[in-house]
Amino acid sequence: MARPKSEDRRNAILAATVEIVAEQGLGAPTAEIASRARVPHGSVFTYFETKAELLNVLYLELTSELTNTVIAAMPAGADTRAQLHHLWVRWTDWGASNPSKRRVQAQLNVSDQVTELNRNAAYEYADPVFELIQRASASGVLRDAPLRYVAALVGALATTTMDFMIRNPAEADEFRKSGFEAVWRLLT
Amino acid sequence: MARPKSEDRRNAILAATVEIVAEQGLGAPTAEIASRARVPHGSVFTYFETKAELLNVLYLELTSELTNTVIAAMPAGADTRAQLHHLWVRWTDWGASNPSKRRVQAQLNVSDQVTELNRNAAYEYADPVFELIQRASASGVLRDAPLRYVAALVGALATTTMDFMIRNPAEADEFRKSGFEAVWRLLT
Amino acid sequence: MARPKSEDRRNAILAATVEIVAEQGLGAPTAEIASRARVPHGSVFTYFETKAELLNVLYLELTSELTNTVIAAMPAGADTRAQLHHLWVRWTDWGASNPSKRRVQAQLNVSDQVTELNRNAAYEYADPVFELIQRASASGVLRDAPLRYVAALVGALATTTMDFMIRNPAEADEFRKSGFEAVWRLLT
Amino acid sequence: MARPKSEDRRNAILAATVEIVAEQGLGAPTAEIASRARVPHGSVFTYFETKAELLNVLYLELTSELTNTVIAAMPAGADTRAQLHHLWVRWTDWGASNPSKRRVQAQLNVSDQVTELNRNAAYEYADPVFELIQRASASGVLRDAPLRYVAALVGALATTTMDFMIRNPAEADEFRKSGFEAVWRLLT
DNA sequence: CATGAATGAGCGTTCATTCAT
DNA sequence: GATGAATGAACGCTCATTCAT
Repeated sequence: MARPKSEDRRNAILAATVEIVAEQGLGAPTAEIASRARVPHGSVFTYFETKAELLNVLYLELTSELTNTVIAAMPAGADTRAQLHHLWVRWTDWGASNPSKRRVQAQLNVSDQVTELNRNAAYEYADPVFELIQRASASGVLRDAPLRYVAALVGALATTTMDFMIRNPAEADEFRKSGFEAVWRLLT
Repeated sequence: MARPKSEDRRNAILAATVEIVAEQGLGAPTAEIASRARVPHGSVFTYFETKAELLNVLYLELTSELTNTVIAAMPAGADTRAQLHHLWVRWTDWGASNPSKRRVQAQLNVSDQVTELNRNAAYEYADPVFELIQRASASGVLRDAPLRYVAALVGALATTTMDFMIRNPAEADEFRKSGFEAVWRLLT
Repeated sequence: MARPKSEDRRNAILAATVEIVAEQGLGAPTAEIASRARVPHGSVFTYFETKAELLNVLYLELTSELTNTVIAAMPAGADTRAQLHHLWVRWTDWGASNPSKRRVQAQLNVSDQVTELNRNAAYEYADPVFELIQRASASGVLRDAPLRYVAALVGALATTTMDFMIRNPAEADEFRKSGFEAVWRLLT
Repeated sequence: MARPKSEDRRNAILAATVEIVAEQGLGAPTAEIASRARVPHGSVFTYFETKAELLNVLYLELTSELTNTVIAAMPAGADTRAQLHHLWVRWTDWGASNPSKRRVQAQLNVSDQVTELNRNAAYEYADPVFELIQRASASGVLRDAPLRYVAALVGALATTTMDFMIRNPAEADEFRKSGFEAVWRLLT
């Protein structure tokens, strides 16, 4: 192979996209993304066929990063509450400490540029999270509701909490804590 | 009269904006909005100074319509649970029966075109809703959390529920019902 | 109507297209066409939806202009030879005195940007020319060949002749004359 | 050896160019040509300095192939009519059985990418053809017209005939035959 | 020489906004 | 005020050519 595609360049483009889209929304010009990534404009399109594809890859990257973060170091033997707490802390902290990624994720979640296919892929990848939520809600008020719905509710609480943590860093701990009480109560 | 312009045209533009933005996102061209409203392109700008203003007005219109809907016919003497149930049913039904408006609202909520000023105005207008939520949560797990946060959590559950109702019309009733159990549990 | 579209502007764009395409080929940038027409780039697209449409309109304009020219002042009562001579002189002179148009026509004739629909429309418009050619060839070698073919042969001789007239202005008369002898012989 | 590069690759590129240009016109991307030729994009430029050169080489290749075809197996002792008939059949058959090559040739003939130098070279290479045409027309209507012009007229009839043969394969024989009658008549 | 990523000027087209009618 | 043409900066994407590997 001549010059192999550089993983670094690819990542630089993705990272720049996060920054620029967080600042300017999904309408942000690819040229600006390129310049933030210190890469010629054309290179964006050697790594991603279209802007839409770039956004889709970013969506996948962001969701899988979040899923990985949330599951990493999960205390295997612990009880469900401890595990859910782990999940919650990791989840909200990821958002709180990555406000740009969080903003971008919020935009992508309502964008029709992200394909249904990729949304499903993200769901599947998040399977372990679903499994934990199922365990936690197995005997609660929502025991009969579809798991996807229950998980979506938990997700909604998580993103809401993150957003408050981001906007009020001084009280981040309290929000994280209150949030967990709320989720736990909701599920059980 | 302060506004010699036609109220009808203005409304036609707003209604068309809902449709077009629901279909194409916030990047939808004003020309297309005009044509959907059966109004000349230029008129959009005699009723709204800029596209951003149009979007802001729409944001306000949508949020106030929702607040009005949710409060209308509120059973004055009923107990808190009954009132919250009323709120919940109206809220989720509004979304379920106005999927375009719901979609647009979701877009506007993450758009930086909507000014902080207008977001606050919407909050203030929703005050009666806040008051009810406060009452409902007064002795629950979230009793010490900031009201805005609690309300945001409730809002997050509501929009999540709507979206499931929209996507699964056959099970809309179940989602509405499960959702209410969840909110009630979360608050109390 | 607000400001009506200006026929002048439209014609300026078409005329500029002839010049620029004659100089640079069909790949000529629309921006350059606009600037030659002393019109903003965007205006090209208020008069023609796409570059392809501009080219198609030009094709039609050129072919119909040629047909009109060729038929104008046709001596109605004259014999077939005189009429064909009239046709031939007009035809080749049109090309010889409009070398840019001739060049552009040559490009458009082999371009797949021109739709089959428009090619057929041009044929139909040229019907009177066909009729004359038919009369001329009615008892010649090609009496049994399809008229379209015969006409195409005549057209091929005409364009070839024009091109020699353009490239050798000093001998233009001779080429026109020899050409006519050739066509007459070919048809009769 | 003067050319250590692979003759095969070179030919593959030329053949691919014929196909792709026939399909997409002269604006066809070199990258696509390369991929059709199953050759890396860069190789196109090790075999041909620029796209323009590739096109010029192709022009020469096509014209010389045609000249060779037309002259091959020419019945040396036969009379002029028989020889011209041989020429005509070979010529039109070449086009009819190589529609892509014919299409590309048509494009190249009107393209300003092909240099005047190469056009002249093609003419010179076609000298034997000219010689035959001269003989055939020596005592006809065009006896005093410049040979180049006469030959161009014959060429125009040939390409027109080919195009009809290509578009109407069922009547190809008739067109070839009528065409010959026409040329013969025109020349003599 | 082979390969294919890198490059950036350039393209056709869009669009919010202005303004002549 | 109503209308829709005018405007030109901006956009996503392409592509011939170069050159690191």
